[in-house]
Amino acid sequence: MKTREKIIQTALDFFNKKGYANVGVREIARSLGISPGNLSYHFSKKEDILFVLAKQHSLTNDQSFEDFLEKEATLENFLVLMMSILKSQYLHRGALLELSLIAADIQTDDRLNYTETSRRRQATLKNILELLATNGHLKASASDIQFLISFLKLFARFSMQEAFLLDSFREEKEVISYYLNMLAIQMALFATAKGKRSIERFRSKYLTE
Amino acid sequence: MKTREKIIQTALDFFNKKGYANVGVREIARSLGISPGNLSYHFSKKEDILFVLAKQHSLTNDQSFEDFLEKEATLENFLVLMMSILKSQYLHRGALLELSLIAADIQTDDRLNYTETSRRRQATLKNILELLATNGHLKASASDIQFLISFLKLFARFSMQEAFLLDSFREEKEVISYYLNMLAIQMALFATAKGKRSIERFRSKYLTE
DNA sequence: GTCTATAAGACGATAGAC
DNA sequence: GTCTATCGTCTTATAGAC
Repeated sequence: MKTREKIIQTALDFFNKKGYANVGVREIARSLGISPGNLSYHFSKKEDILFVLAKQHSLTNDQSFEDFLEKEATLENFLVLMMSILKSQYLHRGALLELSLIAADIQTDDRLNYTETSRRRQATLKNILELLATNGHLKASASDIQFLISFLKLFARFSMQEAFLLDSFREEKEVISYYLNMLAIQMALFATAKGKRSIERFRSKYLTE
Repeated sequence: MKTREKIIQTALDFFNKKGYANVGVREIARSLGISPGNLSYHFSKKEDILFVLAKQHSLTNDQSFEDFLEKEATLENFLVLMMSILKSQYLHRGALLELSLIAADIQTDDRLNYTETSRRRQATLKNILELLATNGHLKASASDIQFLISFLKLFARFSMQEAFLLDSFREEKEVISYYLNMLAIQMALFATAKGKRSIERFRSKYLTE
């Protein structure tokens, strides 16, 4: 693995374990057996590592959305999509948590076009929900869809942070199951009989112990 | 106002505006016209200011819960309770955001008994929802109530953070209305006809433009 | 690309005079 | 309670050898 890749990976490990603010660049360098100067060569600012990690997460999510759109628009596949997103959230939690704090800077920063990305995501989400409605999986009015979008935005952005905040000791699998179950219940409230069966298929595949 | 009080107030203003990590103790002192040493006399650690603010928020919430329990258990009053909580969240957002980050430390810290408080809150929430069910406002099974608790935990803890992160430009009133409307829709999904009327009363009193 | 060495500047925190 | 002065540590940046 290239040094640059190793820095990214090690930094994420430390951020997840100790929190961004409590990790020094010296510490990352020492743990890799390289000099701080060398780390500076690859990332002149500590914050730059953060943005690379956020970008990585964003690209992973793009891929998850693409994967969904290539398949049939069912609630089962939708839950698979959300599972991928939550897994990436979990993986990048130390970076995403910190990103919330420099929110003011983010919005005018061009390394991540943050507001544009979240606008795009919201439009994609709306398309997906409407697709699920036409496919007979959701019985949702326009205002129901608006509500679900509000819910999903909050859910996708913060559920892993809640897990990290309150129960940092829990295993990934346990955490993800908890939130996917919550999501399944919410979606079932707006699902048709066909949609409910699709949710049950997801449940039996991924949520059984 | 005493110096100590002025420090707390000014610190919160700065935290809300720039984020905890981007505010120095020197900056707070300068804006108050006192020396950094004097600020250190009142708060030996910057973190201590954070904990005072968090405690302030927690006590405000305690009061909101007490107020609710003295009134009739209706969905209208429940939404009023949540409105109070959201307002305090909004007021303390700069501090609460940062608190997420030192979560690991918090759990073993005795300045805030964090895990105990959240356990207590969850029990209170469960009681309230069960009260609403017996009062004929909610038609919710035991598992429905479990779901609502999961939702409300996430909602109460992170909705204001979402607002702060994505739309820091919006006014308090606008932000609160958006989330109260979202909450009203969620509760209506489990409400009886009587409960729905109670929600509508809340809506007409507080959510009209 | 990688290293050593080092300096600048900001920060939280502390010591001691008044 | 309030001040000035200072310490130690951190990020960031740069110069120059290999």
